[in-house]
Amino acid sequence: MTLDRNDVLREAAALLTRRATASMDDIAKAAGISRATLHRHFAGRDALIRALEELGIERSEAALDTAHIEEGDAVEALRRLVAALQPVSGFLAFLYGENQLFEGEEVNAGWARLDARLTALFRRGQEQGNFRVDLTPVWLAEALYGLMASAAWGVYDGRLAAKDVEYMVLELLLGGARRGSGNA
Amino acid sequence: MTLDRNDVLREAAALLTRRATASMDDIAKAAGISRATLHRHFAGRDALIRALEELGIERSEAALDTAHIEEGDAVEALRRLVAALQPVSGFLAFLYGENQLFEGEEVNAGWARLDARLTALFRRGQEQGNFRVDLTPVWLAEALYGLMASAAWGVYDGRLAAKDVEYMVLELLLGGARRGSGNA
Amino acid sequence: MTLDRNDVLREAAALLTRRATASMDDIAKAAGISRATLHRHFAGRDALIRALEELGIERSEAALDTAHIEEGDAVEALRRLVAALQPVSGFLAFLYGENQLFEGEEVNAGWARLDARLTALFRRGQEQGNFRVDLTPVWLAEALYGLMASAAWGVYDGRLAAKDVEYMVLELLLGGARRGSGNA
Amino acid sequence: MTLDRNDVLREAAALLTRRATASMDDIAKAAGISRATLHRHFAGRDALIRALEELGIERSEAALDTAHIEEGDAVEALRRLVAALQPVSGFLAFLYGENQLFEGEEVNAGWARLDARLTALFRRGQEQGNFRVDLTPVWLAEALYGLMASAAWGVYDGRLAAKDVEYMVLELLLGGARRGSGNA
DNA sequence: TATGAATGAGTCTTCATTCAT
DNA sequence: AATGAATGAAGACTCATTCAT
Repeated sequence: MTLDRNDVLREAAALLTRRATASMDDIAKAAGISRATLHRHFAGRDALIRALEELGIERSEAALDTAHIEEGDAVEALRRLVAALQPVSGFLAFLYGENQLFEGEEVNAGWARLDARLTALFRRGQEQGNFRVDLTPVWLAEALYGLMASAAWGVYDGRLAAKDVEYMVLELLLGGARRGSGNA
Repeated sequence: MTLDRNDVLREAAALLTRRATASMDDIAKAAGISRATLHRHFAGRDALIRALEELGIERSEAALDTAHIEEGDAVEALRRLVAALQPVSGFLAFLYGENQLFEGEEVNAGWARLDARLTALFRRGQEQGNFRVDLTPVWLAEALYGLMASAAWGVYDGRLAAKDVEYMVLELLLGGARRGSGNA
Repeated sequence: MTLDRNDVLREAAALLTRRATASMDDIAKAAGISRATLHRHFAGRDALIRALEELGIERSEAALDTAHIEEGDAVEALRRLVAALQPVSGFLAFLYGENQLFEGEEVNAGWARLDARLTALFRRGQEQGNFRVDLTPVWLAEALYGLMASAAWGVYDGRLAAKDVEYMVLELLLGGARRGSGNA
Repeated sequence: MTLDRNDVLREAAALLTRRATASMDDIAKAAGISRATLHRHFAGRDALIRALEELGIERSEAALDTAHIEEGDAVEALRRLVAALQPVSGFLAFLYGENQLFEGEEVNAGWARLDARLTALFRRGQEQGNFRVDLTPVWLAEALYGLMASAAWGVYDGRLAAKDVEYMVLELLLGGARRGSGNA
């Protein structure tokens, strides 16, 4: 059984999300191949990281597309979005951890694109009168990432069932923890 | 002016939160001391990380104590808690991002203690009829960490003002994003 | 031409025997490989020293076997032994000088085995009436090591010819320096 | 209780004889003082080693003087010498270990002086007809060092009683291990 | 294509030494 | 005089990468 590029990336994301200092050797072992073979797949560590970012961005944008977040009621769009993002949450957690910027670094263009679309979704919701206006769209987008990442980590660590992620994230994000604010 | 152990830890946390791969040299420079002196304070990189975890846990527990989270109305207790945790949010972000958990009994016991108290808070809120019962206490505790960390990162990156953290986290956590679910 | 583990060990022994404080870099250079490769062969300095001990013990035991020290006249056995040990004397000198003994069971067991066989040889000689009984077998074994090491150092430093080692050690050990006590 | 320079040197010799790579910290601890104080006694590591050599040479030369090795029957002189050297055997073992020269290094002048006097003693014994001529004076001197060092190590390690050293070294050196070659 | 072996570059750690107290 | 604190220099070790097979 030969692993292809994307299989390797998935393993790498899973490992790097949990341990940012993992070595190429660790990654190779996690993927079940030798270090040298890992280097045949990716020119170097930087290239691997960049490929991870690209794949993560690509999958995430695909999820936004699938969910048609620019269309219809913003609340319904958010529902569709969380559902579509859930299978990508591993990559999303990696991207979110990666994108804590060090002073002077530039924001990844793809990430900025994602950010813009998400922020726009929440802004649209506010304009439609469906989302509170005292919580900024930027913060809501940040919170969406944070909750998706939290959920992904919770699943990794066995504190949360994968099947519950969608409901838990969406309900908390939309309605909060207080009684009477939920779906019901 | 001589930096003591905790001053060094504060600098280390600030740096490592933003860049998990920072070298011992980077950390020493950030703290304004030599690498050798850093090694005099902490036996090695692992020991430094361990000390960071311990200090973070200590500060977090102190915040839970200050907020008297075991007393009174759970919603009010949560308000006090978020306020008390906010100054510690830098440490929290580091600890939460640092998924490479050490095996040390003391540290794990500390995490478990924090977790138990937070989970108990949300459970109490459910029993008091103030918190939704369809979102598990474990998930709510996880979400609290995640949102605090997201907020801390947002502040580091300049996407969020420090003075807004408390309100943003608390309101989202309690009431969610949907209109009509908030404080008002 | 690729050096294998034992080639590296031989070079390391030759160097460390003469200069116990030689660095890993010195040893690597002496063996004609890079430091990194040296570390691939041996997990660290301790592991290298340990391997040296193990090889030295192995070679020494092989010499005792070759010399059949448990058989026949003890004096003749000692003659055969010194002859068989001479090619190993470089290792012996290193091992004997390296007083920082490691705790490893295997190594200690090896030393104890060597010691027991040598001591038994001298005891047998005493019982056969060929060796003096006022010099203890333990001391005679110790002296044999010491004289072999002295001879090896003398050869390294050019004070003694390699071809004379066997005769010098054996004659001194058997007959001492006083006239009339020798072979003749 | 304050240790003076020579007390420190004695501890240093005992430690360095057994472990050539001992650090200044190890030495300071063995002497029961702080590193900084050790540096007050000796300008640096090299100075410490040189002081050790000097003290060892001085004590050894004093022993040769006390034993009047240049006078009378060589066998009797050797007896007196071994007796006089025994209390210094710790230093002698250190010197012997230290003086395994690396290619290109110069022989310590004091050591050369010792060597010359010892070699002369054995040569005189040969000329007097008391020592065998088939064992070179250089080798006999080397063997004397080696046996003294062996005995010192044996005492350190508890394999040999200090009170037996003189007899064991002298009898082996003079008469060898073979029956009928000894004193009796 | 896949991999064990090799290594230059860089990080981690320790050492000998100095200095302020 | 003695020592805890600090550090530049040096040694030990690891990493990402290359290459021969």
